[in-house]
Amino acid sequence: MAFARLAILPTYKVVSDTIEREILAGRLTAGDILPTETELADQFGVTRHTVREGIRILEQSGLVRREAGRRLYVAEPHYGDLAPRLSRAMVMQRVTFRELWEVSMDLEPSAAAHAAARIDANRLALLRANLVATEEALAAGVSIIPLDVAFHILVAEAAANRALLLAREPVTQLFYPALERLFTHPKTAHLSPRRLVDAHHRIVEALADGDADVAREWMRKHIVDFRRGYDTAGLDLDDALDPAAAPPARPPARR
Amino acid sequence: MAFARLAILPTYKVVSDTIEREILAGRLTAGDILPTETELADQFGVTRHTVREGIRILEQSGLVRREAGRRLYVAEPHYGDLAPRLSRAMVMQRVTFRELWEVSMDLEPSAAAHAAARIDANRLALLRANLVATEEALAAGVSIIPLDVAFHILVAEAAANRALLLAREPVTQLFYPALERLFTHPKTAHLSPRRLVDAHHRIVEALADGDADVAREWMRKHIVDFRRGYDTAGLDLDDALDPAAAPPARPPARR
DNA sequence: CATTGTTCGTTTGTTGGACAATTGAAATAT
DNA sequence: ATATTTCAATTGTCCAACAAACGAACAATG
Repeated sequence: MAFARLAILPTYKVVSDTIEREILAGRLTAGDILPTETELADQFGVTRHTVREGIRILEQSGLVRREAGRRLYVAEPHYGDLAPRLSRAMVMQRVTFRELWEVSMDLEPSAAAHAAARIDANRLALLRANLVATEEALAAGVSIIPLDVAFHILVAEAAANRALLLAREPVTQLFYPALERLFTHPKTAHLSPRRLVDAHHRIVEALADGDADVAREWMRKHIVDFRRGYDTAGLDLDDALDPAAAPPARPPARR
Repeated sequence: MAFARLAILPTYKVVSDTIEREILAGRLTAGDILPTETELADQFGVTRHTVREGIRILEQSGLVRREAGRRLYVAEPHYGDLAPRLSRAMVMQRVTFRELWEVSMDLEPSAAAHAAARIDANRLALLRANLVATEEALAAGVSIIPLDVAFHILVAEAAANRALLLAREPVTQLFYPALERLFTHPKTAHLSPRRLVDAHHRIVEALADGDADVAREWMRKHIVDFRRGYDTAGLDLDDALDPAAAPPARPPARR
């Protein structure tokens, strides 16, 4: 007979797995304060340093959180915690604009359609405010890309689908910054962002009307335009993205 | 006037950020061996413990890897490393079957369509083998869900879009296991998985023919069927998923 | 009375040094 | 040349200590 390979894990990994299991099983729930590092070390029968290494792992998956120097508590992992890592993974794998565009073509129109059915007055107001701000940025001649990113996030959030939000987030983080290059590119200097803003207006109107089909269709045209701009600029769809596009991990809250 | 919050980071975080920056900037590339912990500690002017905590963070994002007890090297983060964490995040946020289904309705048909244009002979052979295995499982009366999951992954890989692959992976990891409940549910016992297998056959044929429209359409029907089954079983689309569905992080390679 | 300073116990962040276990490679024996 | 035995290098873990930051409670200040 033969024995299977023994799964020998370093102690710090066992520590993180053990705590993780308690959280996933629901015996520890969001907001619960964990024991202090010293207590954990005593309970597990290991050194505090080993516990600390385990904690570092848990923090990375967003299962626990600590606000600088304070006690550790259980948290619900938020997609925003994980999306930057995904974006970096894509950059390192030299994902192309075409790949991002294809996914956006699937998810963004769909998000708009769902949003039409589910949007509330509050978020609609935020979208209208975004339109105003975009018009102002346009008039002032500053970049509208950040506002464009915000627009698409608002629409996606209005779709009330967290799986969708999570799926599109890392794509968005790379997709829209890639457009910055577009609007500052010499060959597209003549291209007015007017068309982009008009599409946004149409989409918001459709959302306000609750018209899913129109919302979907305008979003589709809007995403198609991005690709068209890319072509017009003479950029190669199949070039890898600029590594500088990788978003920085946001600093932890510190209050 | 008001001052901005000071960005004071713990040393271990500075360590991980610094190494990360070198990797992202391309000054360290995949396969490079990092200095030993002691050397890093000397170079940074901190203790080895502090370096180790920083390393734990980098390992989690997949940027560096270490095979148990050996030197640290730079790695390309693979989506497989990150997807489980995303799945867990969704479970903890009590994502519903409806949300997963909506995203699948967007991504799976699209993946099939792209695959029709890009699939190679090798992967087509794998898909055919999957069909055979599924028929056998069906005849033997064992669960076909694992094979179903494998089928959809093969199709998605054939689409040659890593952003798509990354976006759908965490959804898939939860979606298909949820179907296990379906086929073992008393109310759907009469439902034959025959329909599922037929759809798979149609899709593979369409891929072999390079017919994107047919591939997309059959995949669409296939995903619609899942929802229909869910309704038939009398399960509530808007119930949170079973927490037990959260996939375990796979143990690290250890050779 | 609101703000500022003081003190104190608790907890995290970081350091130092130590050692067993494992690994990779060099040196030795067969 | 191949197998075996050292041996130095490196990781994983431990123990002990202290500085820094925080929370709270309370005194002092204007």
